[in-house]
Amino acid sequence: MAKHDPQLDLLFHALADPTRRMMLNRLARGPAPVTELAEPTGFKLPTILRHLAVLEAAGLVATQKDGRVRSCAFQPAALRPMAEWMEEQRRLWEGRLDRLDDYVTRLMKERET
Amino acid sequence: MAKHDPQLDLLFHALADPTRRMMLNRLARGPAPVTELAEPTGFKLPTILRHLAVLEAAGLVATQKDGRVRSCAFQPAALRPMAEWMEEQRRLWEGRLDRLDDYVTRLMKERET
DNA sequence: ATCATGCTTAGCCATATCGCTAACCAATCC
DNA sequence: GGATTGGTTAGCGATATGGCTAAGCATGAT
Repeated sequence: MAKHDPQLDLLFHALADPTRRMMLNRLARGPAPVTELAEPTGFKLPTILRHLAVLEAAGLVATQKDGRVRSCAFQPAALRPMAEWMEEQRRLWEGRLDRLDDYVTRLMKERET
Repeated sequence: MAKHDPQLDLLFHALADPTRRMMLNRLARGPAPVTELAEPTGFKLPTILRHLAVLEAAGLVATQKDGRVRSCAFQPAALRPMAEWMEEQRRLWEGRLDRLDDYVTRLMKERET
């Protein structure tokens, strides 16, 4: 368990914006150039480009230029740290229940004696 | 599929901060008063209180006052929308692979003729 | 060569975020 | 009552975020 994982900062922060989630949603269906990515959002290109930079920083999207077109591709593997974090919380939470369970068990044993 | 789910904004934003994740991590082990929550972070109470407000806004933590002590409790159910969002991306992504698969299959059939 | 297209960079503005201190309740405790 | 403890509110300063316009650059089409 990392004490302070900057990767998670980037990941969660990237996903905290509806525009960026919309872009990801589009990319999950397949690669797309920047312009096509921008179109449904109604925002101007520079704005979209900055969002794209955030997504890239989080590793969620990889891009490359073919001629003058930049193609963007979703990187599903980038979601893993998030899934792992969730799993850790679940483990802790259930650990808590287990301990509570132990406590109850102990209480009942004491009552039996 | 919601077009713009503000709940996800709150959720992801709440999780995008290491201090807030540390607080959640503590709470996943069981409820705690504000002061105990603040201690390991090294931050002052007002700061922690604001982080706590963000966690509450996201539904991740519920609090109540007993006397002068405010007890904070982790609300694991709040993570569900996030899990569902992840699941949706996965579905989209695998849908894409399926279509790619169809494409390959079609190509091979055409080659057979 | 010229023009249109697609992206890119620089920089502005408004707002939000994150830390703090200072001051202020409200419930114990002596 | 008076002090202490736990929390709360108000407000400040530095920085980050999210939108924009204007201008630049590189490639593809004519």
